[in-house]
Amino acid sequence: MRLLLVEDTADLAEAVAIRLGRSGIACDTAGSVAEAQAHLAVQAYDVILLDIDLPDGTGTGLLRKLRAGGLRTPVLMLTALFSVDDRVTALNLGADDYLVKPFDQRELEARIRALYRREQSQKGEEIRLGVLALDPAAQTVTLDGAALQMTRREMTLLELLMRNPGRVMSKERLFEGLYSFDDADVGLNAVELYIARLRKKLSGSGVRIETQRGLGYRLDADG
Amino acid sequence: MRLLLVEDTADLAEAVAIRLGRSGIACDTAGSVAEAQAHLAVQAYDVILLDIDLPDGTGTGLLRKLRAGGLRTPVLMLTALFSVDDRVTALNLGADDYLVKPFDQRELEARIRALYRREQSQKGEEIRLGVLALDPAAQTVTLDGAALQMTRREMTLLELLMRNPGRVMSKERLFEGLYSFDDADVGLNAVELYIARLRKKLSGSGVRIETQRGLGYRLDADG
DNA sequence: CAGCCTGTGACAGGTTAATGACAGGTTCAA
DNA sequence: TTGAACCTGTCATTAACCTGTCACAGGCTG
Repeated sequence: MRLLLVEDTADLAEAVAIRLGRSGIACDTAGSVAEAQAHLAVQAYDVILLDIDLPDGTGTGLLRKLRAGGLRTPVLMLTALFSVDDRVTALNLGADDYLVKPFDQRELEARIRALYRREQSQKGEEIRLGVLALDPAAQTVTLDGAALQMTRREMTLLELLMRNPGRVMSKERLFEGLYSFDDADVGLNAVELYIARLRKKLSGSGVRIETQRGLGYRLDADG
Repeated sequence: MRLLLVEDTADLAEAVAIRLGRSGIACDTAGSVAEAQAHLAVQAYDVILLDIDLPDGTGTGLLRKLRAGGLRTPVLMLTALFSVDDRVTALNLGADDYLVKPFDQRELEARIRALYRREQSQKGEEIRLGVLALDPAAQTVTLDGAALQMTRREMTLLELLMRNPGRVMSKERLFEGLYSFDDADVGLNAVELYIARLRKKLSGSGVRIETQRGLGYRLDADG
């Protein structure tokens, strides 16, 4: 899951990001409306955490703009003071949930997962390609019924590829799906590495990852 | 199993929660419709116990809303006075069962387990995996006929795993089934601990718990 | 043929999980 | 009420292994 945290209190933002990161949620942070928009222009997110008080505007203002622009990503509002009016406004503008500071980290995480679950539950279950099947809910990959052992990163990469079979995925695109901005120091070579590891595990599966030199990779079924 | 108890009589709620907790059912309580909705927005439950008389509305009203919203979780209605009309209304609204106060705690628990079992669509009482069998009603585990001694938490964890054999269950997911909000201070490490204890008891049983580093745990039968 | 892109083995570092020891709490019986 | 047995969860230590970098080989492109 990839999440954008818009919050100008650096301490709080960092604490939340670390905590969520530990739970396997890739978390990018923005300290202002402008920064948030910059991130949103470049990166797709599964959930957005939005503080109301921001140095260069309000979270509600940003939310209105985003919804007006057709963005449907679930938004969870955060704020120190939440009057009934604020709350009604926020929900009317298209916020999906809200949380009053100070909040319990565990509750925050639970709500994030609830939003994510709701979003994901609309998506289908198993992804198949030939005899290869990936079940995102069960986090399992089977090859003709036999289980394949995958690590977290391998699973994420394979899911990305299987959701776009036959289509060329650029190395940068795959990288974005695998890493958050905090992992900015990770080299693009890491993608190549995981492609290699996946190929090894998929060898003889009737599914192969083709290299499109200079363009990216494409997942194909034999035949 | 994770359960939501919606009941405004604090004494009763606490008594039931403690009793159920002792049986390995993680029980959150809500004293009002609003509180119940807050919990439901955040946490998935296996069963809901719903009192009819609540300070800010009625249980039937809440039930109607929940069903209208597409929630299919089994609901057991509780009430002091249950006229035939109430009963018919409740069942028509999508309640799965009802119980008239004062009720026997054992009967309550039996009905909860019945609803849960039905939800899990387990035909027989028993869940089997290889030579390992778990009887949720009797709360017993047998290995090739020989009884295995399990503690409350071990039993709950094993049941969670046995109901999802071959699926990777994240540590967080297991934690949710094992602990209620009241146990918020318990560390995730506790799950690891019980996995270790289960493994010890299951050694040589032909059933093993595989670790998927970074993803969770998976119960598998040898072979 | 030169230059760049990609593949891959090996390795170091860091994170995650396993586990033994321990303390507090609960249960149960006397 | 006391004590014993046992269940629970924390902590700290150790082990496992996932991750990503590096380096170099090989191949594609122009």
